[in-house]
Amino acid sequence: MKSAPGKLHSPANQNLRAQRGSGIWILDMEVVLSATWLLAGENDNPRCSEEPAHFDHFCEWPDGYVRFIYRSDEKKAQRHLSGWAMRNTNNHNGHILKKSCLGVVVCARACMLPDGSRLQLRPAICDKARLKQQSERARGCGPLVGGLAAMSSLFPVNFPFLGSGLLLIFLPSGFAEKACPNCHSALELIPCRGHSGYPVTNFWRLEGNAIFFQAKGVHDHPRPESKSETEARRSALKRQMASFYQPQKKRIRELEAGVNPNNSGHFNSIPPLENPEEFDMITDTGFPAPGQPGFSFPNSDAYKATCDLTTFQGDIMPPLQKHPKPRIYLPRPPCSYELAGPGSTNSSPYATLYKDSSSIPTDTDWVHLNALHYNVNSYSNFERSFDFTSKQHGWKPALGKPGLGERTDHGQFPAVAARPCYNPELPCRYLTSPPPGAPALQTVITTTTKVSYQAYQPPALKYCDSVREVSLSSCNYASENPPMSIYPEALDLPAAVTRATSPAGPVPLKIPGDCRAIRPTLAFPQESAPSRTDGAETWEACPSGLGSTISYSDAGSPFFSYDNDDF
DNA sequence: ATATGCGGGCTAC
DNA sequence: GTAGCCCGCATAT
Repeated sequence: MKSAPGKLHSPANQNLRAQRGSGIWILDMEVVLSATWLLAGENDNPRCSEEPAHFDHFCEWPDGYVRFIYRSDEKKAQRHLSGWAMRNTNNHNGHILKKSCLGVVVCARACMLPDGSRLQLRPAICDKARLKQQSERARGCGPLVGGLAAMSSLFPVNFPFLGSGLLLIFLPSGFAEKACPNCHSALELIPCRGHSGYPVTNFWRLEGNAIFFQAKGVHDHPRPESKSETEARRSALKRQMASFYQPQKKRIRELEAGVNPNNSGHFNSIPPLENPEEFDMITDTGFPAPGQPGFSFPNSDAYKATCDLTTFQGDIMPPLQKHPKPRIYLPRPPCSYELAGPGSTNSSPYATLYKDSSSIPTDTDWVHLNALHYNVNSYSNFERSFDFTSKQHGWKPALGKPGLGERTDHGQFPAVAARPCYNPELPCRYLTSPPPGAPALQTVITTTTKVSYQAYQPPALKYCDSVREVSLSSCNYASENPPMSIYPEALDLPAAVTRATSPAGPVPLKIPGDCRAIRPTLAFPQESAPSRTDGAETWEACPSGLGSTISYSDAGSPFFSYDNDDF
C-alpha cells in the first residue's frame, strides 16, 4: 500500500491510525488552504483546532448537498461507506477522498417483478466487475453461451471479449447485454447525473478525531441495493450454493470413481446443472437454483422467468426480502425523491434475515426492489414501457415535470410548484419552491483547495410540516447506531429554518427518513469564497440520531465552525 | 473476485 | 486551474 504523510490510507490503516487519533489526514497546510469545508483544520482558522462540538451518526444514504461530521471511530465513516454505489475518483488531492456515484443498474424495460418490485442492482464498483456486470457473459442455460463462459474462465486469453465491454461490439445485440431476469430485456446502467449533470460526488476527510463528509448533488436515480445488503446476500448465496452443490459434487465424484454401481457412467441422471463448469458459471451469476427451499414465486411464469435466469448475474432481492415499508420515490422534475420511511434502509430485512441462516432465502440474488422506488423521470426506457402513475401507487405526476422520455442531465433543476405528497408513515409536503430565477448559492466542488459559488437551483424544496415528525423520522443510518445527541438546532427546526432561509430564499428542503437535503436557494450573488456571507449560507445535515435532515445555519453553533468553507 | 485507495495522465471547459 | 474520467497499480476483504 502506497502511503504518504497526510494522505488517505486503506481502511485498515485508517482505522488504526484514526483510532489512535494520529490525525494522519491533517492537511499539509502549506499545500491546502482554507478553501473548503472539508479542509477545516486549516491553520488560518482558529476554530479549526477545536474539537467538533457535535458529531453526526453515520448516514448511509446521503443525498443532496449535505455535510456531516463523524467521529473518527465511526467504522462506516472510516471506510467511506455509502449506500450509493460510489467509486473512487481522483481529485489529485491526497488529503481528500473524492467519490462519484455510479448510479443504478435497472431493467431497461422497467418490468415489474413477480413481487411487484423492480430491478435495482448495485453497480459494481470495480470497473472490470462493472463491465462484467453489464455485459453478457453467462446468459442463458444453453451450451453455447454457457460453454463460452466456462471456457472464458479457463482460457481468458482466447475469449478476451467475454466479460468485457468489447462483447458489446463484437456480438449481436442479443448477446451484448446482460438480461433482466424477469423480462430478458437488457439491463441498463442509469448513471447518476445529480450534480450539474455529473455524478453526485462525495468527499471525505479525516481531521483529528473527526471525519468530515460532504456530498454534492442530488441523486436522480433510485437507490441501488446497499453494500451491506449486497454483501449479506452474496454471503448467503455462497452458503446456500455450497450446501446445494456439495451433495451433487460428491455424487459426481462417486460416479467418476465408479462408486455407484447402478450408474452406467453417464451423467444423465444428473441435472445439467451438475456440470461443474456450468455450475461454476452459474454460481458466478449469484443467482439461486430453482427448486431450492424458499425459492418460490407466486406464479409459474415468475418461476419460469427465474428458472431461465439461473445464469443471471445480477443482484436481485428475493420477494420475501422486500422492504416491509415500501419507499415512495417521489417524482420531481427532472429528478425525483425517495421518501424512505423510518428504518427503511437499514432496517432492511437483511439485517434480521441473515442473522439466522435458516431464514436465509435461497434466492439470494433477488434484488432489493421497491415497487415504489423509482424515478420516472430519470430514464426514458422506463417510461416507454411502464405506466408509473397507474401501477405504482404513491406515484403522482409532478407538476412541471418534463415530458416522458426526457432526462435532464444538466443538474439545473427548475423550480417546480410544490405538490403535496403523502407518505402514510411520514407525512411530508412539498411546500415551497424556489423563486424562479432566484439565484441560489451552490458550493462548487473544488476538489483541491478552492471553493467557489455559483448559481444553483435546487431541484425542489420540501419541508415537513411537523418538526416532531422530522425529528423522529429515521435517517438511513445503521440501525445499530445509538441515539444521537440532540442538537439545539435540530430541535429548533423552525428557528433553524428561519435562520437558514434568507429573506429571498425558500425554506430548505427536508426529507424525513433520509439523509437527503438540498441546499436551499440563497439569494446571494455569485461570489468568491473569501467574500462569502458569513452566517448566511446554510446547509443541511442529517443528525442521524434523529434521522432527519436538519437545516443549519453557520451562525451561532460550534458545529458550524467548520462550515465556513467548502470544497 | 471484488472493493478500495492512490496517483499519473488525458480531456474539456 | 478545475473537474471529470480513464487507467494501472497496490492492497484489503
